[in-house]
Amino acid sequence: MKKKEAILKVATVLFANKGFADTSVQELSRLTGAAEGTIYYHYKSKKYLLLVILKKAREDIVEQFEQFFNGRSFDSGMEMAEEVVSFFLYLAGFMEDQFRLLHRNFLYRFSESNLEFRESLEAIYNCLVDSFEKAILTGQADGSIDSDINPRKSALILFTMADGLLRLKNDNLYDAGALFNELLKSSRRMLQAR
Amino acid sequence: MKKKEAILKVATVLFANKGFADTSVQELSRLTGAAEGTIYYHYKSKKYLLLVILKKAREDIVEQFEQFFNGRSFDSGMEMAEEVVSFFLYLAGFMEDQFRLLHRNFLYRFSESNLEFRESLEAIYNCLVDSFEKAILTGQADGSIDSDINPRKSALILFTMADGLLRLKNDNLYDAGALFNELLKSSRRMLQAR
DNA sequence: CAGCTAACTGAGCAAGTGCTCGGTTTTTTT
DNA sequence: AAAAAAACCGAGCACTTGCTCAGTTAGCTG
Repeated sequence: MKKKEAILKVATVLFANKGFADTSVQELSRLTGAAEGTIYYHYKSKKYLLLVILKKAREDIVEQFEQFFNGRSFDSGMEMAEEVVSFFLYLAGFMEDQFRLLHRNFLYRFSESNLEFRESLEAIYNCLVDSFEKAILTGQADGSIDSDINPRKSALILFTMADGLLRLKNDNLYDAGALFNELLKSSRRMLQAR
Repeated sequence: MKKKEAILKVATVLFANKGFADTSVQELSRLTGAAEGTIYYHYKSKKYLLLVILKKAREDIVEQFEQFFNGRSFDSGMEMAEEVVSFFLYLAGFMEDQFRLLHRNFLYRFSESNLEFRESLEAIYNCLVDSFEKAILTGQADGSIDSDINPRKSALILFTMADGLLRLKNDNLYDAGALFNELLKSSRRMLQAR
């Protein structure tokens, strides 16, 4: 079972950082020490290997967020929202390759014609946006977040703000760390009850 | 000069929608009616063709924003900020393929080793973020936007919000139109003087 | 008209691709 | 120890790729 895991790990890194088309099975073989035949013994095709990786990412991300909500309590919905933003960014560093993979275009092209890709992607996005929404709803209930905003839509916008930061960093356009405080501040201003 | 243009146009669509590696020169030849040799007569390599496309996108986008600022006047910086957001999203629809191209990962990989790619990309991002920043600075001068926020950093966040909306749409994850009003509302809340 | 250049052609090449398959090694079961 | 099953191997196949080049066509100038 050693090589099967190694293939999955190395493929995650390569797909996330080099892309799908630009990663050859030959290279995968070289870097894992497993023969090409071995790769196809464990994973019926290159695309299926990607699918397994995506499903693993889904499991891991969902699990991490479950643990986050179970192991922490919050003074207010607003604080919860800030913590969710922070945790999202922390997780993106902790599971760097898996999050970077989610930014690759080929996933969305595959998901147009393949239901399993689509489902896994949607599950991940729902998990993320749901987390932001949960915080907003909590805040609206306790009065720390403006009741006049739409929870789902604002959650989506909050998500794109945090995810956009990641992209700036991953694309080498801007150092995300320098924007972290400004992001929290903006989120607060955006949600604040008044 | 007819084929040279056709090649550029079709390649823009294909690179933007199928990706670089997944677009073959053979396909480009078929769709343009130009022989493969002709493509290489006008553009020395596939990668160079992409570079020409990127430079064209840069010119077009910069020009469009110049026209926008020259042809319009604003009652306040806050209104200007809202108009910039709107114009950005309008332009992304008007120049759909060129904007979609900017979301493709391969550009950022190329820009790591190729200065010309890097420069063009930076010029485009600077143009976009500068536009947001200009509005914020105007608003801080006339009192419609809070003077307590950092103009450049807030411009970056504003940009990621708008750009994130585009991505949700392009990746078929969410209908951007449904979020447009919420985006404007969030921007206002974020910038508002109080 | 000839002469010249720019635009265009497509067969062909070397290199690389995802994947198969007959066979060997390792591990597990009896 | 023998048998069965699981893991692993890598040469080889059919196919695609970006790109070249010797040659043809079209457009312009004198």
